[in-house]
Amino acid sequence: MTQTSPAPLAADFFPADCPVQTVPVLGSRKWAWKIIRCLEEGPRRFSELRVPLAGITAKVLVESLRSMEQDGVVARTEYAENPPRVEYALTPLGRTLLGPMDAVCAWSREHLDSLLAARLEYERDDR
Amino acid sequence: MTQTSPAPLAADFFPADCPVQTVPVLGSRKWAWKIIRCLEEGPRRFSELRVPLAGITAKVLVESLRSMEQDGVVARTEYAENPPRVEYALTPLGRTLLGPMDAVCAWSREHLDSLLAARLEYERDDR
DNA sequence: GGTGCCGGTTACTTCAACGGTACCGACCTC
DNA sequence: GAGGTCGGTACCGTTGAAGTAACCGGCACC
Repeated sequence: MTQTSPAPLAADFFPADCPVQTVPVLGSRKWAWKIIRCLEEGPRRFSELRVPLAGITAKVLVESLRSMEQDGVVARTEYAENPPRVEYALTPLGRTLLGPMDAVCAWSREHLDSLLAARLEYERDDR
Repeated sequence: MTQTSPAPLAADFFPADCPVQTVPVLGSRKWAWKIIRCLEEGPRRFSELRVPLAGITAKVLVESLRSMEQDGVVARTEYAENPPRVEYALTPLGRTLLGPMDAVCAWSREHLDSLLAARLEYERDDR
């Protein structure tokens, strides 16, 4: 019962369905956030997406788009024209991601310097 | 110049120092968010953290804490007592992460169902 | 009929995070 | 001196995202 210690943490501190548990889409997919940004203004074609996503390979872009499609944040529309045209767009669900994304981006804009500085200092001190 | 297409995306759409570029800490570290939540109310000891983070091994917890320490979001304090005591706490920088984290958690709470439903539907349709 | 574009696919490799097990050093108690 | 607690480290294996490179079918243009 010291005043410095908060209440102890229980083993079930995180419920089984805790949202932070499965933070989906966002984590693990390196390109997902950028892709969402690229689709923010409207549908884009496959090769159109490759321009701003400099360095991405077709394979990784396809994989990322497929998994985002699977998660329901991106919709794929195929047009039987020629040359073949395929458009990717944000779904309504995908659009709801823009809010949290902005929050994280704002954080990053604001604090990235501190973070990088901390890394440098850590190297100096403890290496 | 069709009305369906937004302006084209330039190759330098993402500036080199784009915050989304290096979304640090948050991405890639599976346990980071949970650890931050555990430290929200105050400093915690190493073994105290292992309770709510059910299933984490000492090794992974150490790795995660080290990398978060390196990023300046967590501070490690060693007390020369016995048995040895080590406390981990959020730094002021670490605390600024709680805002964006809440935004993402709120999104997850609100839309996780839709996302999981989308996954099921994707399996049904395209498999 | 050869070339190129579009939107991919396939196979192979690399790499970092995660996971499992074992063990360690200091200090304590029995 | 045997065993326990605390906060780790060392070694090794697995997994999944990402990168590299080659190729493909359909159509248009020359």
